[in-house]
Amino acid sequence: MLDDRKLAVLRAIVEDYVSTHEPVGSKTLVDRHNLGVSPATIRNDMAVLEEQGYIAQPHTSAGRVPTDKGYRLFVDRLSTIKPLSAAERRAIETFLANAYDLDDVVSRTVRLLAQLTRQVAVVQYPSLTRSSVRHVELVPIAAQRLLLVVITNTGRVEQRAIETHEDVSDEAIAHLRALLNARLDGCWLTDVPDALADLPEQVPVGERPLAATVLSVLLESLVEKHEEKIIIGGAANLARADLSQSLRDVLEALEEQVVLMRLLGEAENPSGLTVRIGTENPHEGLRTTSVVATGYGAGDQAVARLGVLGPTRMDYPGTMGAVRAVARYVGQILAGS
Amino acid sequence: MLDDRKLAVLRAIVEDYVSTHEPVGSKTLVDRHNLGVSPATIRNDMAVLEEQGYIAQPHTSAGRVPTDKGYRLFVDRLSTIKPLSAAERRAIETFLANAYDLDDVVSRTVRLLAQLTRQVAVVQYPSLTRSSVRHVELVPIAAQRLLLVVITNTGRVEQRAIETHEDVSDEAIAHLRALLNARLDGCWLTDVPDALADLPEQVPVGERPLAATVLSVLLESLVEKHEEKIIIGGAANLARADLSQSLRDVLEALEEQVVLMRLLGEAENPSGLTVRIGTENPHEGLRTTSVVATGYGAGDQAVARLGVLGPTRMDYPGTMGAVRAVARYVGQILAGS
DNA sequence: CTTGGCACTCAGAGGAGAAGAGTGCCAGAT
DNA sequence: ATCTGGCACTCTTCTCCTCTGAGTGCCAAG
Repeated sequence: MLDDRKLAVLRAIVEDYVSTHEPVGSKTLVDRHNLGVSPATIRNDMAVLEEQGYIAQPHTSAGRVPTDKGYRLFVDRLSTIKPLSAAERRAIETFLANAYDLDDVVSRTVRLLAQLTRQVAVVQYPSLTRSSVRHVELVPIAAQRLLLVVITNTGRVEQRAIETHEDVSDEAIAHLRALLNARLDGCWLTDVPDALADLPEQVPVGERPLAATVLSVLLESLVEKHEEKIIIGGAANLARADLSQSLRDVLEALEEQVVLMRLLGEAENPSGLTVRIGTENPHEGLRTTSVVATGYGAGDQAVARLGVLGPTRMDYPGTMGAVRAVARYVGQILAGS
Repeated sequence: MLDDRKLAVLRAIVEDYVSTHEPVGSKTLVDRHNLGVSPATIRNDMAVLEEQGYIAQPHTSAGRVPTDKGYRLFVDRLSTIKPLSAAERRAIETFLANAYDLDDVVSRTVRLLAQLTRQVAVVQYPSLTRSSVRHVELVPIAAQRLLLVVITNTGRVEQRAIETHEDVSDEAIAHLRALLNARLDGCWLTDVPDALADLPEQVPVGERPLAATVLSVLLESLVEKHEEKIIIGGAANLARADLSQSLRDVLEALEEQVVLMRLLGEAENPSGLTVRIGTENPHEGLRTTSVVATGYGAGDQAVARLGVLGPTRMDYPGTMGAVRAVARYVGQILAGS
């Protein structure tokens, strides 16, 4: 249906359009790439490509521009992910290795991605739902006031204040703390409710109100509210991308956590690269942008996702390479710490 | 030097320009405000105002536009802060009251400010340097690994992992924890170094390496690294403000923590409103924007700052009212929790 | 000090024309 | 069958022009 040369033409159009930002015509195409045929031939090929919906003309007497469908074909069949240079890899490695806690890892990652791709970077905090409990701490911080701290194996620390509404003895707290740790150490967060279902019955009657309160806060903060935190960076790169019209829509979309979540996407292939092009995106205001995302995590278990967002007219091979590389290194850092 | 009517004219120019976004001429001015004199008179006044640098013409045959100096005079002498409506105040109150931890308070505040002013909101996390210690906790989370948690009176929780490089007994930890709490409870963070100067000598010889390690981490995380965290919101409002040219510069500036810090400013009058207009800003890319900021904190002690950033052509009275009101309510929430 | 009148300036809108890029198609060459 | 050169055609875009109107500055009179 599409012979090799037509595919080559499509590839050339995408590459040229990405680098020049201007509709590309048959003549400039043969000038820049040595396709070995004349402009007229290319024109015939282009007519076919247009008929099939891979390219389009902004107006009659202009060159061609890839459509979303064209980019899709390009990404799926005509391009290979471009590995980073050794220098870039070293830079990533040392930059991330200097992070000293989870917040810092994430914030460095987002800056790194934005700089590397010169686009908007989006990084999701390591999810709680796929983490396990490393330690639970219960600390009195004032009369009738406790602090509950949960540390996960992904380095995330979750804390919540608890009002007890009655004085609580230090022994009761110590007892409960020991009990919680015994039950939860190494436990997947998703299994916490089951592991603690019978907790109230396991404590002396006098401590039951306390246990109940702590339990409800614990479940609420870890399970129900699995508020997936996301941060973005490099928004200034949007201005460079002259999306002009829709810039405002894009900025608005980027401020909504929910939209961002959906953007990064429930990965079909959890740890593989996902590319969403233009209208494939789930959000209205992002019809002219593409998202390149992937999962990352300690070891091979993906615990969260990260990616970049840019104009559909982006350098897909390079972007994909950068996203993949950053995800790998972050994974290593998380596994190591 | 400037009589009452000239001031009235300046005020009218500022108000009209802010609401219409267009240079204002002498005729439209007398039409809209009843100044009781003819356009020709106004023109004479305008000529004087222009000579003194309060207004300017974009080009010869256009109306006048306030200069930074003009806005400055307007803010200082010609306007009064506009209080919020009762409905708005109620909305703020309930919205903030539903926050359940410090992160949530801050994130709600930033959204609130952005929505209320329809500009970019900037909120600094309650600073550590002006807080006092409420509780210190030391928790073993693995062999040779401790977690140090410090809770401050502003609700901020700071945590750091500590590598001990040797096994440590539970008694040693408990001892150190008790000692730290005894020494630091209620202590201003800035006084922590003094309060702990002689710590190593106060513990048994066997525990000194541990004490030294913990001490260094503690000092580092609380004092030296007083990394002032800042979050922003409502960036989409920038697109509405058609700063066109400089939009990219502004977005870039907003991504640099350091710039943001300087923006919020070392307040001359710590808890009062600060207004920085156009070129008064310390940053290159923000020549066409103004910043309205104020301190906030639990009680009357300002612990951090918040504010908004928008085009110099902004509604100063309204913005100042909103910023002041939000700062007050946040202060109340912090004091109450 | 204020006012009406008047000449002057200049940005911006609108239109006409020329230039140029690129296309589609056709007939001939390979 | 496929490719190629030629050619007419279509639009956008740039430039140049004029015209309009808002707004000014100045002046002489109230």
